[in-house]
Amino acid sequence: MLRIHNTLAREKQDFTPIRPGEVRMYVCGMTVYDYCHLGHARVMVVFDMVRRWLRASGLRVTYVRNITDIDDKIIRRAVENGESIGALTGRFIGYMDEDAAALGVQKPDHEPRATHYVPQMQDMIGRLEKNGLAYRTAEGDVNYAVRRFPGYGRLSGKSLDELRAGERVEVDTGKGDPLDFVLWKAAKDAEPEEVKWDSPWGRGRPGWHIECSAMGCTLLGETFDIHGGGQDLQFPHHENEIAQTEGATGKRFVNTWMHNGFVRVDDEKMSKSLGNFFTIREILKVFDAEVVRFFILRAHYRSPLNYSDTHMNDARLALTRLYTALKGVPPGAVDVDWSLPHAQRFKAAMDDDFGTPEAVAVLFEMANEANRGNPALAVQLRALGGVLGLLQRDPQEFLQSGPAQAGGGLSEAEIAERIQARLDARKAKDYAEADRIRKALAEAGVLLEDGPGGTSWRRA
RNA sequence: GGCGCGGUAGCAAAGCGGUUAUGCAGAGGACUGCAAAUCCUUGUAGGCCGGUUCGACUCCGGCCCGCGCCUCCA
Repeated sequence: MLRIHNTLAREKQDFTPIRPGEVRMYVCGMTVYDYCHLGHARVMVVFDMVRRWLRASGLRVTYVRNITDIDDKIIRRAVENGESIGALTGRFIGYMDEDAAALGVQKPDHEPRATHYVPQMQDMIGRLEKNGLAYRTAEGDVNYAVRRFPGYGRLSGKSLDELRAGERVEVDTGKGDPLDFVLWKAAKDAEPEEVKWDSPWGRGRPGWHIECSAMGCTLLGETFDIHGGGQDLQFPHHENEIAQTEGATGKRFVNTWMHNGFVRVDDEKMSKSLGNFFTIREILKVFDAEVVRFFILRAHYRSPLNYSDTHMNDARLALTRLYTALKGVPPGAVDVDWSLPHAQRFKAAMDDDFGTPEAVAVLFEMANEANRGNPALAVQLRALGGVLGLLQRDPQEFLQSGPAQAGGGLSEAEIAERIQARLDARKAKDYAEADRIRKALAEAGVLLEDGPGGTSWRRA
């Protein structure tokens, strides 16, 4: 039985899909005006893992991850760059797709873009207005009246008074309550025509929160199973999504809310506002993409994840051990044998709120047993790794791959040449020369391993 | 100020009321021409103070420290 930590309940709960055998899941994705950073990588990888595990559990999954392609920051950036919104967002969607693919993240079933769902958002705002939950301001905006929605604050565990809005931020005038948020923004003259839509409330554009409510309902129905995102979206974004959707439909919006922990740098949250973020592309110049995925998955999704070169290197070494155990395993996909004790422990770990750290620990125990002379276990190790989206490459390819600067610029042909020279020296019992060659290669980041089948090499 | 999360061995990171987590690093040994990889052996970790219990890292309370949210942010 799968158990999931539900933010709404603040505890792990048995997970029962609304429709038997089927899971509908929505995750808040990227705002596309810049490159994805490691924090985005974590969301993508974590929920990719969740989706894979649900599938491995025999469930049919419909996975939606939205793309926010209209908001203040996008407009500002496009104006700065002197390009259209569409050109800017299109470009960064392309980069995002590349990053996701590198990290082994499978395409969601739907990747709705906010700009394609404006009519649905308007429809929902209309319903909110009809239900007495929305009001117009003097500026022509439409706001949500938070005080009129009884459950407001349930997800973040705060009462309206506790939130004490205005303490850290100046309150917009025209709001009935400081926590009221905008559903529809009236167009401003300075804004590009591209961001102006006709509506019953005049020309304008949607507020940020409404897109997820509208797209979620359109693609997954008014009530669905899982909604996820980064911890920072819990309040106010997800709180507002609940208020909007339930305020419009009168039905429960989402059963299970999942929030992944932050990536940190030097024990501080990695964020755009702090400017201490690393983009995925930067990291991939130095570390293998699978190492990044492994680094993310070896921590629990709700824990903070501290990024540093040392930790990444640690992860790289650990993954190397796994791939080393896979050497000699014939290629080809193999089904997991769930009757195996290891597989059962893996499953128990995953069923307990996606316990990837423990599941990974099982992988290492399998590597150990495989190394002790149980090649069948190595085959299962790879199969189980595949459930997490890991260990599917040719071991030699992984072991010989490395950062561009590794290898001291030596090509594979040059390496092979030197290995042969060393073999000749060894044959002539000129061990001093053989060791000299090996040392030189080691200094270039290439390690040699003499085995029964000859000499193989890998990157340090 | 309000709300919430966490403090585990050199580093990273889990589960668990009593039995080896796991990985990296370290020490010793096997193997090897020497190495590497691998295997074997090896670490009396659980912020502090109380309480519950036959027994607590694991439950309860207090304290200290760190972090997050309360504002755009994954």
